[in-house]
Amino acid sequence: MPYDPSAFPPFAVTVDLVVLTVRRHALCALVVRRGEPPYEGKWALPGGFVRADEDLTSAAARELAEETGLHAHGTDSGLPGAHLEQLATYGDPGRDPRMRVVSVAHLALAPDLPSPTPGGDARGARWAPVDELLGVGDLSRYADDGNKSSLAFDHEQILAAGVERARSKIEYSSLATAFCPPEFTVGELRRVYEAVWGVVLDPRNFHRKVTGTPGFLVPSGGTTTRQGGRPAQLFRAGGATLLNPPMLRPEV
Amino acid sequence: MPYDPSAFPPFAVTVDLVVLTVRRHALCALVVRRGEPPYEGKWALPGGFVRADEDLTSAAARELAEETGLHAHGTDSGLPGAHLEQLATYGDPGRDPRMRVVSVAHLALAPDLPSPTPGGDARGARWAPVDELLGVGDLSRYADDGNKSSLAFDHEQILAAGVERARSKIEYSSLATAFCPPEFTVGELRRVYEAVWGVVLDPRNFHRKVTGTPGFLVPSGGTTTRQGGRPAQLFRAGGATLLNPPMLRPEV
DNA sequence: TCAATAGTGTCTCTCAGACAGTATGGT
DNA sequence: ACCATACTGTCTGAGAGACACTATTGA
Repeated sequence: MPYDPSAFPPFAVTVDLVVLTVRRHALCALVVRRGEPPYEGKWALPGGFVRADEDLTSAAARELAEETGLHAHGTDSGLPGAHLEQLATYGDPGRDPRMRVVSVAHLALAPDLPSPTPGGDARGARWAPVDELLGVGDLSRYADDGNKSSLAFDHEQILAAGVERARSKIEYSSLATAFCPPEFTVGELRRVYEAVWGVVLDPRNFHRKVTGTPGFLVPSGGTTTRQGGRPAQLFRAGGATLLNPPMLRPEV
Repeated sequence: MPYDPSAFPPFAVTVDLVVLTVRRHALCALVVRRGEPPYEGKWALPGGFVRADEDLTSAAARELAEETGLHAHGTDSGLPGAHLEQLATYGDPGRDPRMRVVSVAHLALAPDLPSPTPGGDARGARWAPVDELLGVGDLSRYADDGNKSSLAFDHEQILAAGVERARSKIEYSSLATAFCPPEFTVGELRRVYEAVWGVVLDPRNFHRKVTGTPGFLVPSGGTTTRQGGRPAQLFRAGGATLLNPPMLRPEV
């Protein structure tokens, strides 16, 4: 088959975002309420069209900034940053009933934001616990329209992929620090791991592990007592991106 | 921004394939020679347009079958199978000088084929060692056209991503068996790891490790002497997909 | 004083790497 | 005989899990 650029089928290309954060000991994702059909009134992942002159990463970063006010790391600005990476691409015919849409899903990891959803447009937006969105152990959420999902389109599948990526990636990389503010304690970092994995970790072994892994954490000098109890040392993320040896997720 | 399906910019969507195999102790990728501009005469990854009624995985499986005669696992047929998974999506404006093309790259892992490139169309196709294509340690491959790559478009970047995915994935999954024929020996599996990672492994520790990992290998009963020396037991791939504990890549 | 969290030390078991030694085929 | 490869066993050191113990704050 010759490569004939004039005879291609028409596609729309969008980016969808799985934006994760840790709020009140739970892993949460950003969802927006749809204001028009199809799936009007349902919750969906934020996203939008890729513009004609824009690469995929830029489109995802732009959508992230529009929805949350966060800027992707690498985007130079004094604003709060988030980790952003490409996740996977979804392009089944019929995933959007209106036309053929190929969506390049991205994963963003953000620290807990002071205000729930600053910026963003007028649509309703909220942080929802992923366990709720993915219906963990919930068999009574079958809607009337036959869509068993609590999210529009194939967004539940995309969210599940993003959550699984985050869960596995904090094992062998220092990405868990992307959920933390610039300065954080070992205990706060442990609570991130516990929320993302849904487990409880031994504080003493965890402390030995993360402080002993070279390049993971660097002490910033200060201490804090915001958790109560003995004041804890404050750390920043170190330069290491890949952890060796990795953090081990229990009960595998 | 309202979601207006009638106002989308025009995109073409293609699939590109990183097809890897192990031949004569080297990790090799399938490349085809371009018969038309741009990059006429250069080597490129196989690929093609996604059809209007076809999902992305089907398009990749179709291209794989057209180019190699291999069928993706899951595609029911008596034909030789290969592992196929989505890799990443490349959509920079200008990556194709003719128009805006978004390419969903896929990774395929195949056993060494008896005939170099059965099936496929009339264009030249070959298995090339990835070290050669990626120009490891080669600074003299700067072409006249300013493209420092030995491959067309951004295919060197895509190939590098595919190779890195394969290298890391055989650590924690049983995917290395996708490079082997249905029955294989521990020594043949070890040579796969050595070729993909570019290292030498201790045969005794490797044997202990793979035979001790539950679900990785199941003995098929037979033995073979095709490598010379004492006859070796033949194995098939076991049911396990995730290896626990993982194989460890030396010199990390 | 007690409760809560931070941080250190110690023991044990698993497992990876190094490598000796035995088994069994081909030439 | 000799070589090549397959396979088994043993030692050692690194590190994870379990958990006792001490340190330092606020209520």
